[in-house]
Amino acid sequence: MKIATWNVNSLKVRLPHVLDWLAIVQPDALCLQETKTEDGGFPFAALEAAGYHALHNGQKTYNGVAILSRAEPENASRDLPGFDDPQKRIIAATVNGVRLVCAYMPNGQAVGSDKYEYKLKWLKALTGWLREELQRYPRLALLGDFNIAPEDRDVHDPAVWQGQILCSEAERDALRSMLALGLTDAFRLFDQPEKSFSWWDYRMMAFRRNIGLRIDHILLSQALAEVCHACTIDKAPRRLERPSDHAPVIVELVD
DNA sequence: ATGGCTTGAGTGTCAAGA
Repeated sequence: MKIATWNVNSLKVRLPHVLDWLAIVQPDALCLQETKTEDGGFPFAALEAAGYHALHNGQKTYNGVAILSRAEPENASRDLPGFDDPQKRIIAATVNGVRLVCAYMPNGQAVGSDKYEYKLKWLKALTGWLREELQRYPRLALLGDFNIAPEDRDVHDPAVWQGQILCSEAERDALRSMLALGLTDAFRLFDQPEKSFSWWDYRMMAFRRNIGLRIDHILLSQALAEVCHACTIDKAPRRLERPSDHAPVIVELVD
């Protein structure tokens, strides 16, 4: 089973890239972030024609998450229970017996800002909910744009980013709390090239210079980590005309 | 490397991203 995550930075703009990518990579499921549309603007028909079911939790202009899957998704859920929030950042469903949690975690803007406080509260709420979800669904994968670079090796220039948003200790602590639930960063199960990143700024020719961060992740429960045999970042779509600033991350699980 | 893009909203120019 092949499952993936991709922050597309507007699904309306990126639909051709997504359809091409689905045809090439043939994932069993793809989690999307930043669809930036309500259901009315979501391309259900085009995705169905491509052979994918789609679940969407969207809103106008910002955020929005979706799960695409070849098999029919079951037991869909949206948002964080008990966390009152108009921002659409979570959708979950079971596909082929694997619980997929698709998350677009808050950016936080700047350490110490109101948005940073919201980010930390949101991460805490997610962690509490995940603890329960893991009881219900031992075969669970958390996929998405975490907006956290876990370690200095996930940052092109750690000195520049030291203590900054996406790299601050409180954010990294929040990620470690998630891992402490029994989740594993699939990317680090395997040897990887140095300076592997999943996001590059649109400015300053950052992609060509590989000035990036690894902030898109797939975390696996123990039952899934045991059967994971690959995790890769696919940089190919980032080279296209009008790309998303993020690249897809893919894991392969033995059936 | 403090924005040199990109998007959505909406028609002039801003908010937000990371």
